[in-house]
Amino acid sequence: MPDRSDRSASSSRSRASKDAPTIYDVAALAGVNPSTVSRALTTPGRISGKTERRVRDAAEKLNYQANPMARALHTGRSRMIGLVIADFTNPVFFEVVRGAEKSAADQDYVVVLVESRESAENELRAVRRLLPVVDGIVLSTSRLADERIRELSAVKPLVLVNRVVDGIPAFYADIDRGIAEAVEHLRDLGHRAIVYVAGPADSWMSQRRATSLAAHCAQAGMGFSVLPSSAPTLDGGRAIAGAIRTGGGTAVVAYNDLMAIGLMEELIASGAGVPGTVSVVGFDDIFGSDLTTPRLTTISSPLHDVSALAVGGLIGLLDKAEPAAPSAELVTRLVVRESTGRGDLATD
Amino acid sequence: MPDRSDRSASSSRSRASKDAPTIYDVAALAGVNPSTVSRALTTPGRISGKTERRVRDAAEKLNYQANPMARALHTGRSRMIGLVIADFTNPVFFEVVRGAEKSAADQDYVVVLVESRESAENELRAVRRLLPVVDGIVLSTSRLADERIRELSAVKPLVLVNRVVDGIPAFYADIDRGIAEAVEHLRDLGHRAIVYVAGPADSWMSQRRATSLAAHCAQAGMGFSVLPSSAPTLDGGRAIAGAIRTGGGTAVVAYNDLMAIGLMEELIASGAGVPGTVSVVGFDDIFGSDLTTPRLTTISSPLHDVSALAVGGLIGLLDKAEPAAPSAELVTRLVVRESTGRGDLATD
DNA sequence: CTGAAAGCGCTTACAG
DNA sequence: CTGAAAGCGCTTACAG
Repeated sequence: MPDRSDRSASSSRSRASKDAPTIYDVAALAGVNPSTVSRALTTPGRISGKTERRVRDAAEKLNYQANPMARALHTGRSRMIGLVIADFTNPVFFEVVRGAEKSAADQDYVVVLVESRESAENELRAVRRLLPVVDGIVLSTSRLADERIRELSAVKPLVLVNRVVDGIPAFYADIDRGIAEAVEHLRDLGHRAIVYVAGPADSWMSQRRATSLAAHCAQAGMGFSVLPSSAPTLDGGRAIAGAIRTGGGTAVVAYNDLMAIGLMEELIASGAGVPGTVSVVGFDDIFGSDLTTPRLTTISSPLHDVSALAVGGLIGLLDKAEPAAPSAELVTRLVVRESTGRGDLATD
Repeated sequence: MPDRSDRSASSSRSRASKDAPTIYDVAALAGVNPSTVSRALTTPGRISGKTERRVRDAAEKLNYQANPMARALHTGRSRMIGLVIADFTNPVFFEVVRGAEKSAADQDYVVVLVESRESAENELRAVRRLLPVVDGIVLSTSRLADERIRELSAVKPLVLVNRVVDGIPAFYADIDRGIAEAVEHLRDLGHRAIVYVAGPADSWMSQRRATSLAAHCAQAGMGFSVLPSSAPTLDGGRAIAGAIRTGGGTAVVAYNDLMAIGLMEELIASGAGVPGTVSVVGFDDIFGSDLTTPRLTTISSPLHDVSALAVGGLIGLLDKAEPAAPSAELVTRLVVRESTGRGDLATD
C-alpha cells in the first residue's frame, strides 16, 4: 500500500478546496483495507455487519464522500444525464425540466440542462459538448434530423421526448384524445373549418398535430387547412394574424400556447374579437395561459410525467439494460376556457 | 507500457457505448509515448511542430476525445460549475441562466443548473448534491443563511448573484439608480407615499430594495411603508391586494414583477383600477411584463450581464486564482409603461 | 468475509 | 523535445 500520509503535502496541484478525505483515510481510521471500505459503502451486505458499521462510522467521522470522478473513471459512468430543450423561456419546458429532475434525483442522477434556442445547429453543438460527460441524453422536441439523432444514439444511450425516430425510445403523450375533444368542441360551437398554425417545419410534433387534426376534421366533416409560421413564439403568433384575417378562418388551433397567445393579442389589436370573430385554441396549457385576456382554451399535455418517464427509461437502459417502457397511458385533454366561442355567428 | 491491444475485449464492465479511443490508441497510431500525446493536445508549443502534427492527425483519425473524468481525476477539476436558482418558472431567471451558460461555454465550462423552489432546505440539498461534481458554485438569490453560505464556500469556490455575504464575491446590479427613478416618477405623478410589497423574509435582495426605497422616499419627502407577503409569486401578489385596498395606498412597488402582475390582476378583479386607483411598479422587467393589461411599469435589471460576470469571476477564481472583479457598472433603470398614473386624482 | 493488486485514462514531475 | 514512471481515488476480479 502506498504511503498516503503525506498526500496532501505532496500534492502540488492547486486544489481549490481543502483536500477531501479519501477512501484511504477512511480505511486507516477503520483499520481495514481500502477495498473493504469501497465494498462496505457500495455493496452493503457483502461484508460483515461489524466491519460495515466500523467503516460507516469512520466515513461519517471524516465526512467522507466518494469522489465521483474517480468512481466514474472506473465504472465508466458519471451518473449524469444530459437534457436538451429548445427554449428556456418557453413555459412548456418547465414541466419537462421538473419531471426530469425529479426522476433523476430519485435515482441519484444529476441532470445537465442545455437549450438549443430552436436551432438544430445549436442543438448538435450542445449535445456534442455534453456527450463526453454524461451517461445518456434526453432530447426534448428535437430539431435534429433523424439520421443525426441515430448517429448520436450510437455514441451514448439516448431517448426522445415529443419526437419519434425509428429505433429510438420515444416518450410523448397521446395527442389524439385532446385533438378529438378540440375538434368536437369547435364543431359543437358551429365552426365549419379549422386552420392549423404550424410550428417549425422540422418539428415532428408539429407534423403529428397537423396530421391528427386533419384526420379528426375529416371525420367530423369539417374543413381543414394549414398555415406555416415563422417561429413557435409569441412573435410567430402575432405575425400570422394578418393571414388569418384575410383567409377568413373562424377557428384556429396553434402549434403551441405561445403562438396562440401572440395570435390572440394581434387579432384583438387589429380589431378582430376573440372569440367573437375568431376562436383560438393553443397546445400544452403552459404556465400563464389562464392569465391572458381572454383566457386561453388549450390542449394540455402531461409533460411532467412524460419527461419523468423518459428519464426513467433512459436510466433503465443505463443501469439495467432494460428496454425503455413506452409512455403508455399519458394522454392530452382539452381545457376549455374563454378563447373559443360560437362559429356560426362569427362568420357573418 | 501495458499491453492495451486487448483492452476492449478484456473490459468486462458494461460500457453503454462502444469503447472510445484513448490516449494509448492515439499514441500507438502516432508512434509516440502516451505522455507525448497528452502534451501535444493540452500544451501545444511544448512539443516539436512535427510531432504535434502527427499526434493531432492520429487523434483526428481516431476521433479521439479526452475522457473528462480521467482528466478530472488527475487535475481535480471537472470543468463544471453549479448554478442554483430559486424557481425555473420565474422568468427573472431566464437571463441569469443564459448569461451563465454563455460565459461558461465561452471558457469551455459546462453549467449544471438546479432550482431550489424558493426553499433554503432544497437549496442546501441541491448544493450538496452538486458539490462533489463541480469546481465551483454560483448561488443566485440564495435563501441560505450567511453562515451556511460561508460553510459551503469553504468546501468549493462560490460566488453570489443578487445576494451579499461578508467575504464572499458578490455580483448584482446597483439598484439605487432604478429606485431613484421610480420614486421620482411616482412623486411627479402626485403620489404622497409608497408601499413596498416585500419578498421572502430571508431574501437579502428584498431587504436591500426596501432599504433603498425607504431612503429615497425620505429624501423625496414621501411616506413609506412595507407590507410582508406570503410568496414572491403571482399568488403572493394576488394575496396582498386586499391589504393594499384597506390600507388605501396609491402607489406600490412590488419585490418582483410576478408579484406586481398578480397584484394588478387581483386589484382589477376587485374593482380597483390600475393605474386609476393604484399605481403598481414591479422589479426586474421579466419576459412578459409588457404583455399584461395594463403593461407593467418596472425597474429592469441587467441580469444577463450580472450572471455572466459572476460566472466569469468564479472561473477566474478557479483558473487563475485571481480575485473576482466586482460587477462595477451594472445598474437598474426604470421602464415606464402603463401601470403607473396620477396619484393626486386617485386618492379622492 | 477481507486483503493485495491491477487497472480505469489521463497528467506531470523526473530524467535524459 | 520526448520517454518511462508514478499517481489521481476509486472498483473489482483474484486469492485465501
